[in-house]
Amino acid sequence: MDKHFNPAKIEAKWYEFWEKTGQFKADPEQPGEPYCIVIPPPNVTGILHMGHALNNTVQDVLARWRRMQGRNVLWLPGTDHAGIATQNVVEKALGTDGKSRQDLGREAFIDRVWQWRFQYGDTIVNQLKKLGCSCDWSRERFTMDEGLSRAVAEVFCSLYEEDLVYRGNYIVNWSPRCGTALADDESEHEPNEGHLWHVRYPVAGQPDAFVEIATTRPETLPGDTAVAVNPKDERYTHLHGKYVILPLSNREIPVVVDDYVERDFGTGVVKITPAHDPNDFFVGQRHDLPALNIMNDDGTMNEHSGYDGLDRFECRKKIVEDLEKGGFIVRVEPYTNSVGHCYRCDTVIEPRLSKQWFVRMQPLAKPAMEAVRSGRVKFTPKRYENVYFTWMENIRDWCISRQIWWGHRIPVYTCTCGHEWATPATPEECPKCQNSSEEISQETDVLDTWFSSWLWPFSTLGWPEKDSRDLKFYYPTSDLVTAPDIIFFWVARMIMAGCKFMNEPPFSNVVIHGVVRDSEGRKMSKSLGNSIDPLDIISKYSADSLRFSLMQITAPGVDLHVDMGKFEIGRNFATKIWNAARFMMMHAEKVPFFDWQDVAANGIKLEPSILRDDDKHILYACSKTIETVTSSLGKYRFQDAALAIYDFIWANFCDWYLEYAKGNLYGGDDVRLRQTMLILADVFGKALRLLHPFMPFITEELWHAMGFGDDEESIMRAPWPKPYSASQNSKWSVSEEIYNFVESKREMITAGRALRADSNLPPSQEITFAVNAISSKVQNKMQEDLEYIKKALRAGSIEFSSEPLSGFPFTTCALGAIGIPLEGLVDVEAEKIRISEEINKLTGFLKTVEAKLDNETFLSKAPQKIIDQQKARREELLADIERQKKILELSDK
RNA sequence: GGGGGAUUAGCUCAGUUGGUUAGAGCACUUGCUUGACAUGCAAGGGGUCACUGGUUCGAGUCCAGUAUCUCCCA
Repeated sequence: MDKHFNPAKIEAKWYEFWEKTGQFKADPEQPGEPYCIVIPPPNVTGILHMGHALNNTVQDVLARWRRMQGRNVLWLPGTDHAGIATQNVVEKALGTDGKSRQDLGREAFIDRVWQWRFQYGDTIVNQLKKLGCSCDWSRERFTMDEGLSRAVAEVFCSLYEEDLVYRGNYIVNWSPRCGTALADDESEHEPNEGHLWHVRYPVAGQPDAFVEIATTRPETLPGDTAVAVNPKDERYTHLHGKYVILPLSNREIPVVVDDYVERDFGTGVVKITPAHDPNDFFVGQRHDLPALNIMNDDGTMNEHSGYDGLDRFECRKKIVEDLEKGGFIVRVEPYTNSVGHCYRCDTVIEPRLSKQWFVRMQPLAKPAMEAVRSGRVKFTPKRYENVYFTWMENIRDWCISRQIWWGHRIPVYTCTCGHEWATPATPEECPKCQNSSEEISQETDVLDTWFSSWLWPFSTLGWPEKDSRDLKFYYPTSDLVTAPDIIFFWVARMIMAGCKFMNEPPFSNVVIHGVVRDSEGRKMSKSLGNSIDPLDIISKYSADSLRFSLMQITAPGVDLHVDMGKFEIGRNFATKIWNAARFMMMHAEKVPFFDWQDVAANGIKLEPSILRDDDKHILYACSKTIETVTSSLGKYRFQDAALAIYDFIWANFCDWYLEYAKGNLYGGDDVRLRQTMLILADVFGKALRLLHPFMPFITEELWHAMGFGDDEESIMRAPWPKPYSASQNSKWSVSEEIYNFVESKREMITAGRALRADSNLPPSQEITFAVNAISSKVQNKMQEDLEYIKKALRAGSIEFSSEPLSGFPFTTCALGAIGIPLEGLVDVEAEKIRISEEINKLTGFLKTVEAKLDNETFLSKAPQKIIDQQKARREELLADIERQKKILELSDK
């Protein structure tokens, strides 16, 4: 075996092995309680970024853990068709040939997108495999698949029948670049440094009278159909019922009175442009104002504007110029407001009046809220439930139509006879007048991609096929793992769809993890150039390192700050494990017929009479670690689980137990050698299994290399470790007491090492240590382990003394004092100062303890347990101080 | 403007129901070719837990306010 773990050699090998032997494949006919995760489908255009790496590592940890626990696990993968994004990619490619999608026509263009999908659409899927994801690829789904498309059509038609979808003239977020409407949450608000123009509108019939309005968007002025004031604003009471003259167009428009107007904003008079501002749209509805559309759908002005063909931002300049010429501009001030941007192409959103399809959300939201309120769906961390409720309570209808070609075309048909209906299948004739299909035309818009994603947890399992085995067995799914930014887009809507169409919410737990950021806390993005490519990390450090490092630094719902250095944690850990394994294998060779597989399968039988405290300590610590890792995973506390296993393997197993075990491994006593190997193998085998969900590749490699399992078996199907049983512990006299004793012994060894370092004695020099144990029992116990203690201290000998130590450097710890008795080694004066300082410190602590114990209310109100603790502490401190004082006296002699 | 979160060692973060002297990793200092590992071993320095009040016998932990940062919504 190499000195360093070489991941490149084994990752592909094991992934292929897992796939070939069907380890990921779920089967509802097999035993085990179902455990199902559906992947948040990445865009088919996507490439793996750190967010995906985190998201999918979390899912894989859960899937692998549950599989080892014996659950019947399905992790269902797939991608979504990302309507706008994918269409943009293909259009861009066409553009390099100087063509547009219109040149190709709808059908040919969609063919082109499918071609693209088959050629490039598996990129992210292959990258997920590199990460080690244990998805059941035989069930991979795509939102444009036949089955999922059927689900979309069924759902649309059923909502249509129930009057839960409707078509309406409505103000929507329009992306002029993408040429489509967007849902509210696809419009991202960003601060925009603009201006506030104060413009005078003459009052009709009153020469020289003006009102002054303030606007950030003068280009919409030709579309004004009113100005508005707040009813309570006394400055403008005289204008109620009057008309003003719109500059440039010279149209008369009314002054309306509406609560929406903020008196403190600008001048307290606002222009109302119902066709180009969402708020104005509602004002317009309330006051029955006409909506005058002055723009084309590509963001240029139209013939109603008086600036026909001019781009909206050019027009802004031109209108300001014209207003200035006409003397209408009063003043201009800089102003920063929040402006919506297209989440796909980042162009400024243009609110636009158009015919769109909507889903009525309120009836769907009610049961979905109830599902969370009743605890049938739980969020981790819980505070995200508030985010969910706030959004649900203020829910607005969902604009689901998109004016693009790539997506599920809305299954609504119109006959020349005027009849309109929705049906999942292409109609042969009009159900009303029996006209033939030539007379029937289908709606040209397609559906929002999220309209297919919200069905994901059941459409992927076979719905609307009612007797799908998968659906019956795996629905509702168990855990949904996602980032906080799509709680609205996706999670909330899935809950609504599940409640509506399955009568049951789609999952029990929503696990929200943080957003991956760079070391300065910025979101990773291509434009900032601060992205770290997970694939680079995998090739540089290994998939295991990437996974472990991410898990080790991720707290529930808290953002992660990532830099390259973080991945060394995982790499170094892998090397450490690798070497520990190498070491054990080397020694196992000395044991005749040593059977790793038997250890893993049947556990170990130990001879209690030769078990030592350090053996019992590692057995106890192993049980504790199993408990911690298991319970942490159950609470989605991945960091706690990762840290527990890291600390156990590195700090406990390698740093102390392996060092202790060397005595037995090199000692020449075959019985002891064999027993020590049994303990090493069992504990390490359990540790490998605990670690497997986090580091699947290296654990699989070692599982086989060491011989824990048959060639064709995988560690991922090995049972999840259990703590040693009560009867084993009692047989081996493993207890917390012995664990604590060994901890104290280690404390004393550390103190001894520190003394050596402080005294500048080279590690190679085998010096004598003196020990004054606090009791003869402790002394006896230490004598049992003397060889090991000597080795750990690199001591030539250890002298036990019944008298308190003095006259040379020493340290007091829980089991007694340890020192280095070398004449002339110590500067007596310096030592006296050190001891005095120690006494001062102890006295300080004693004071705080005594203050508590002297406090009547403390004694009457604090729990007895705490009081006893404090009393014990006082006794310890008093004894300690007494001892130190005695030493000080002795050194004075 | 409304809401959420954060503020603990130089850096990134733990600290679960309030209860000994607040932890880890990285970085730093010192020593070490220790019979698995220098991607390592051993030892060490470093914190008025953002600030101000309050509740409590007791506050990093609970409450209120202030400041700064951050996210979401409008």
